[in-house]
Amino acid sequence: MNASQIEKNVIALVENFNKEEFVFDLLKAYGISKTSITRLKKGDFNLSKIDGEVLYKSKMLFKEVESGALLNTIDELTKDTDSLKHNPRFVIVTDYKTLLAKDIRTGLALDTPILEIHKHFGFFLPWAGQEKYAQKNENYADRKASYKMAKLYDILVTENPNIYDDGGHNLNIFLSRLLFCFFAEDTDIFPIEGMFTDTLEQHTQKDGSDTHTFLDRLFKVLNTKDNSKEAAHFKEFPYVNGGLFRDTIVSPKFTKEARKIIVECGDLDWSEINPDIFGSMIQAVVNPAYRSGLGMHYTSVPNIMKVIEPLFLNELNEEFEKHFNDVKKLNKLINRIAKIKVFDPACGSGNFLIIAYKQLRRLEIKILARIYEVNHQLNLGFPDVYTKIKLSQFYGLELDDFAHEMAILSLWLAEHQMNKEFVNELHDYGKAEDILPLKEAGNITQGNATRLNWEDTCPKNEDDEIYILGNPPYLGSRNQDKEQKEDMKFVFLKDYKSLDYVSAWFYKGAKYIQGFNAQLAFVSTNSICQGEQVSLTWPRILNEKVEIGFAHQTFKWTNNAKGNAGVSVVIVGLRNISNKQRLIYIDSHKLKVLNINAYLTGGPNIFIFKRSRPLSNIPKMSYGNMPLEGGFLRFRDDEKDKIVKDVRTLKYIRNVIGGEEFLKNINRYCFWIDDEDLEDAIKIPEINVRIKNVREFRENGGEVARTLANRSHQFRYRNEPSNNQIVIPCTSSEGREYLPCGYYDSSYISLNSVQTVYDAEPWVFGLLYSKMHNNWLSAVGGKLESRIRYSSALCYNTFPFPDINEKQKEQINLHVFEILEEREKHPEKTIGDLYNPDKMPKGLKEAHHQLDLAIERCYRLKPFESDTERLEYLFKEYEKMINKNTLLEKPKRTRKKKAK
DNA sequence: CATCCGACACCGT
DNA sequence: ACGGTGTCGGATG
Repeated sequence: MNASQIEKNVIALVENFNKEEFVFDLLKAYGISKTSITRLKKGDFNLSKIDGEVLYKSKMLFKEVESGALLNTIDELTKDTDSLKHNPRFVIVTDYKTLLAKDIRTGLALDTPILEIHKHFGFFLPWAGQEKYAQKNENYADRKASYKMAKLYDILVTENPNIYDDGGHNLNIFLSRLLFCFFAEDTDIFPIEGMFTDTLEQHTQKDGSDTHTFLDRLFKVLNTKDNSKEAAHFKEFPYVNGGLFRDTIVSPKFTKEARKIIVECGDLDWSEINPDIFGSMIQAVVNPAYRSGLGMHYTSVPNIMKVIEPLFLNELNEEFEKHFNDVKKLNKLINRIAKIKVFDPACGSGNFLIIAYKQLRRLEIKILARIYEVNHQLNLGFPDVYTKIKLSQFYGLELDDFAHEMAILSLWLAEHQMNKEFVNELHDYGKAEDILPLKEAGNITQGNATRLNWEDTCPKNEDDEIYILGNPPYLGSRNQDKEQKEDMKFVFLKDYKSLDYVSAWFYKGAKYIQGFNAQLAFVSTNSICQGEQVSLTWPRILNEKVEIGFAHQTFKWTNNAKGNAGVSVVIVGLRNISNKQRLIYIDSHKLKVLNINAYLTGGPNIFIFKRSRPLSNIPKMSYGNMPLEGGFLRFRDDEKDKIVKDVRTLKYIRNVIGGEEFLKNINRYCFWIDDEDLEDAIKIPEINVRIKNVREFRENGGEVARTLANRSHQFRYRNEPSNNQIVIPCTSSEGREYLPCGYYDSSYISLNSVQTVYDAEPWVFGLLYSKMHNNWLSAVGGKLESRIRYSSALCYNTFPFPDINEKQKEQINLHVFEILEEREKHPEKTIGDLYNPDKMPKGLKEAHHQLDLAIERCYRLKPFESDTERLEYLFKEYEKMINKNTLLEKPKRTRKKKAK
């Protein structure tokens, strides 16, 4: 069934609205078969046993509720894990006046009068298998406009070579004004529709020669209160002011082509523009580095909601429902909302601020409508009402000058849109002041958030209620430039060199909210809550007397931009230490916990620090050999065939084993040349050329590489076992139940994509393969996005393992042989395939299970019942061992320090 | 010397 | 375009 047919169906449903049949009619409208619906009605498809509830597998969870309980109910239902087991795509509640729905997959929410549901028919299209229908078209207008603006921008820059002499500020303001005019003429901010474009077209030369003088003059007119003496075609333009047209700038020169494009821009329908998204897109126009992605770093609305809702919106909504019948309290709530400050210290073109603004305005509308309803029932009058929410409650800080201009502009546009909505929704009494002349703007400052004192941007006054939010830049320690490193030094003073750039925002934010009625939540790379970053970053933040109030565990960054940023993110909410509930969001589920630690799990605050030696009595783990040779000393089968045609090469060829080679069963080789053989080896042309290539590569490389240029016939490191070696891939899929490890003989050279234990007894292999260890490394190890990242310092050297006797070791050895035997039964399968969770052979699974039991018996006799229990036990053991260890090591350490 | 990391990188479909 | 899944080299301790 196509979308337009569905729309017709939904319209028909509304026209013949039938309370009893509503939910079934709705499903029918989306093409769910009659028989399914009959069985659903009869009850054998309805998985819910509660009266008034319909739970339809993978489709929806529906509930009819009393007025006033809507929000609470949907909130409860969306975290009802029993129902969510059946994967309902939507949760729907209604009192048959209003309908609330939530898309569990995307997190999008719908709030509509039930008789207007046809206007939102697209929301439920996933039922009809039309997944991204709504999304695909979502930003069509924004994109079209952005592309046109990009064209205009390009031509203006080419024609005005000196345009960047002032750093581009003049041009930024110019573009911002132009955008305002396009928007204003299409949304009745200007008195006559299309008057900007029409006037420009009629009163400028076709060759573009006087377009800039026209615009200069028009901008002056827009900044003048009394234009009665102006020429007739300018007279009609209103006074805009608001700072937007205050300063005199010089418009760039136009060509014939440029004039044509500006007219084409004007002919687009700008009323469709979403200020929240458009700003980010248009920002990409002036930032060529982002051009191809067209706003790839803007935060999508669902993701912004993930920040805003737990930070303040949910609580305000609860207040509203709590005082649903109490006009006095409702008025109080409006006054509270009108005082809230929202501050984004990395606001870009303002999309968090705009969404926050819109959401607060919508809540105000809802409250006012309710107040009216109550007063109406009491036959009380209701005077005209204006919004109390002001743009000046919104604060932003942004480094990029153009983005900061866009943020100011977009907030005005959002205000205009919300004023319209306000008047529409509260049709009899909601009033809005004229948008012109523009009054106060958002408090958006241009500057470096790491350097500036945030209280200068967003002052803290007594009785203020402040929410800090945003999506600050992420940059791993090795990707920061010199200036950013200096920023980090400025913020942290010391031990800043390995921190992610985003941590500066958390740190400054924590200091800002400390002891004040303020909270914060940022979207951040998930890296800062994994691996070494946790113990480097969080102790100093959580020392600021703040706690993690809520958190979203890792989800993949997506928006509708073309080139999505490749990163996985978390959301971390910080607040002053309190007794309030703490929530962890995992996908669409909510989890109430007693504490949220820096790994964003519900355990106690624990920090696992890197160690260079094992905590337990287990052999040393080494890194594989890093080649650092640009790939010139290594080759695969196809190349090998050619190389060995010269039999002299055979002497210098060795097998290599890296992560991918191990997991995907790939043969790979390298030249392995001892110093004393070098003279002979370079007589072979193939080898000689490769060594030269390595030298060139290293000479052009970084500091370390350059020091290695003189031994370009060798890898950077040259470690080998005497007999055998265990290899563990440094990076591997998180989908497997066990992190695969391999046993290789000494003919193999390990690569730095594996960790190795040289000449280890089999029980070490068993220990690495155990569920205990796998649980540990998933909890405390680093990740690549969500991939498992095995490192000796975090996973192996920190692992608490009891001292075991020879008999126990022998026991474990047997289980290890069992596993190796099982693996050998499937020579056609790669290790990666063998450990694919869906395809793991039964025998192998059983062998692993037996090993797990043997390993766990080393810890205690009572078997472990769950992974949670295993982890809890391990953390306790870890603390015990660390305490014992520090007691023993203390004297040594002090001496060492003195020696320095 | 010895790393853990990446607003990633790349492959296969 | 997108899900699936791991390289490689270096600034830093």
